[in-house]
Amino acid sequence: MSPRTEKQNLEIRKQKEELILTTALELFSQYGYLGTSMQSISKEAGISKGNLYNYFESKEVLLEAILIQGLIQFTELLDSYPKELVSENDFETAIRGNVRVLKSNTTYWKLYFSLLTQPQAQPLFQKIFNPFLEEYMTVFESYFRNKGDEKPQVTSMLLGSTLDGVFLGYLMMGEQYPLDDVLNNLIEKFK
Amino acid sequence: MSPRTEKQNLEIRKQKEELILTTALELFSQYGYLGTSMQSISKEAGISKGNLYNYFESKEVLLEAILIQGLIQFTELLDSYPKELVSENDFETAIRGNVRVLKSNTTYWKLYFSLLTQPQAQPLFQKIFNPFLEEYMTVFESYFRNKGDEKPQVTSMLLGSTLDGVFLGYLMMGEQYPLDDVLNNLIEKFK
Amino acid sequence: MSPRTEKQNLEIRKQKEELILTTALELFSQYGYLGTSMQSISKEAGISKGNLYNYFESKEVLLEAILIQGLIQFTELLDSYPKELVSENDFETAIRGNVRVLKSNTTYWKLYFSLLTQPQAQPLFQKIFNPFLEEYMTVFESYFRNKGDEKPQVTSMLLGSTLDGVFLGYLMMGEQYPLDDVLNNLIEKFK
Amino acid sequence: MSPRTEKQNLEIRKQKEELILTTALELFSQYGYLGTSMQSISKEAGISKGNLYNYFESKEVLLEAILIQGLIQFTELLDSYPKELVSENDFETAIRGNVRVLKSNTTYWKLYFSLLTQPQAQPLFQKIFNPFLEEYMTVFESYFRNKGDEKPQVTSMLLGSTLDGVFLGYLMMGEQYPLDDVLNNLIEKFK
DNA sequence: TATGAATGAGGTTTCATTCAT
DNA sequence: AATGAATGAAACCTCATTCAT
Repeated sequence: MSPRTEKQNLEIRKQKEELILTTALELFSQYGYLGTSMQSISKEAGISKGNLYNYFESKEVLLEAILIQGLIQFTELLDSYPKELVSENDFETAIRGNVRVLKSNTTYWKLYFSLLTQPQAQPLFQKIFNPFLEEYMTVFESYFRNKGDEKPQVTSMLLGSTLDGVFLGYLMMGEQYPLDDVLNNLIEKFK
Repeated sequence: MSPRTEKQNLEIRKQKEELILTTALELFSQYGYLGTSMQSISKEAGISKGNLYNYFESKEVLLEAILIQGLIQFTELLDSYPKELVSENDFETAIRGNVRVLKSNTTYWKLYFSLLTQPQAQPLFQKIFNPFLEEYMTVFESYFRNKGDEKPQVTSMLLGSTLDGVFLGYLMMGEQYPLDDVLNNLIEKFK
Repeated sequence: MSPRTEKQNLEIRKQKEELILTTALELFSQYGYLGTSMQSISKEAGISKGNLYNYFESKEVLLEAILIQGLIQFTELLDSYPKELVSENDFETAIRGNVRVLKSNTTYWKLYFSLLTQPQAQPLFQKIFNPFLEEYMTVFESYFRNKGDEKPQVTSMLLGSTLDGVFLGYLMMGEQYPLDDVLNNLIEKFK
Repeated sequence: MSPRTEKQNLEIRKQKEELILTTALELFSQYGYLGTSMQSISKEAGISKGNLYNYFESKEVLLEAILIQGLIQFTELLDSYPKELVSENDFETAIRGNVRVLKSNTTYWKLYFSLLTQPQAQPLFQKIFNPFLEEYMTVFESYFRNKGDEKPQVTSMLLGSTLDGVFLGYLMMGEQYPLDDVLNNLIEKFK
């Protein structure tokens, strides 16, 4: 009898959407995309299976929404760093900034790595991450070129891979991984 | 009919087992563990579903067998390298040897990385890879210590992570990845 | 605010009801009763799902309302033709009148034929169409009896079936169906 | 331990397939394609849902198999009639033959008519029935042309539609429908 | 050892209908 | 009268595994 106002509905939608995204990220991250059922997401989020589909029309779309939302947070943080690295200090700041981003949402990056190696997810990656990663690499490439590196592209690729490896290790091992020490070493080697 | 001798039977059994392992590795590597059905393995291997279970009592056991077999090949190859690295040359040889091993069975290492990030597979990893990886790290740790590195454990961890990242990149991108150049750069930085 | 008068409310209600009926007829006709969701009707009509149920308490009731409304239009048109056919001219006029009715609402008659063969819909048909069809047949039966036909009931049944078949063909094939030629031939044979 | 022989397996497959086809035809015919669940088919046939899919990979494929199998029976019967109708006797024999075919499998033809009006089924019809129906019409067209009919195509279309209507009436009303009398009348009018 | 028919739980998704932070 | 979030049963289909007229 008392219909909800439009504002109330928007509020509900926003909160539930957020709840679903968070819950699904958690579960996808923990059990993998295929290892997580829509059932389990709905149960964990405390909503019905049917309602889940009122928010995301398929499991795949839900995954995509999670990835995009996380990337938005990521790019927002990265945008606060300078686009050009001129000093070793800039370089160090950029690297440490990246790590801070990673640490701020380890669940998300676990999901990222768990999808990275699954061919079915490749189209998603092409669409969502590649454009971003290329820009990201370019900044470092310029840095190395300015430093007189003869193969700046190769160095930036090595740096990217190294960061991947370090992040992966940290995500897998948690606080057992000596992240700070390793980072210092990394910065020393690349700066 | 001429009954097969026991030896022949064993031979047949070994070949079938090998066939199943190879086929399953291929499919697990391509579609992921959960994304591959026992049905598809049996079809691809030209073996009946029932018979598959005569060789491996469950999907999980099959996976474990694959991982172990691959690791055996790996250790055999690694054992041919010296246990102690004394010169920069030794170091370079070891790294390049590792890469050769990786390149000799990219399918296997794709599977490795696709499982690495899945918690359900953690027990398997603990059981199968950890003992080996620790030994592997120790060799490099000694090398760095001998070179006067103050934190040889950290450096070897960074090296390990870097190799992980490089391998991951190479496995994902294939020949697009400038593996040789990147490796040269890596060796230069760590040796 | 100026409250709506009761009359205005009734007017609005009537219009919405009409809108729903038209939309649902269109969709049922195009996708079948089971192939059409209440969701799709509400969306297509630009009405909320909840409100749909304020007008029709269930999908089945909605269908029934559609069928009845169409039949009312039908009978209104038919009532404008004479109840007794005395000449061949009357006969021809009656047939052509029928066709005109059909052509005036092909969507409705498509739905009619799509329900005709579904047993679940039989009760509806018994209730809604049978009384009408019987009267409809009687008129032709009298015509044939007056012409001296020994089995006027049989002839009128054949005529009814023939019209069914012709209509069905026309509804399925659209303008590809040579309706006019076929009708001429039909009239020639039966008159 | 005692594996079934290949022959036994073939036998099982053939029987089960037949059982499924028969059961599904019955249910599709009675409740419509959309109104019948795979669950209900499996239950009615006394087999598990999973096994159903060992025989037919989808509901749609099952439907197609049913339609094709019925059509094969149909064409076999029709092939026993002459391809060219020269006398009124031939014509009558052909018509009555058709009716016999229809009566031999009313369940099938009920399904036929229930699908005829559903747009989703149109591709199936195009594929399965159209080629056959066209040939079927041609035979009658020739007959009418030979008789001196100026518009043999129109007449054969009217005949086709009339048969459709008569069959539909018979299928809906069952033995209440005076099929024999109607047929006599039909033959009288068209021969 | 080898086959493939069979099972049943569980996966994703749809849908008529109800109800109100 | 009007909204759309919410429910839960049921739809189609897949899959690891078992078993044998």
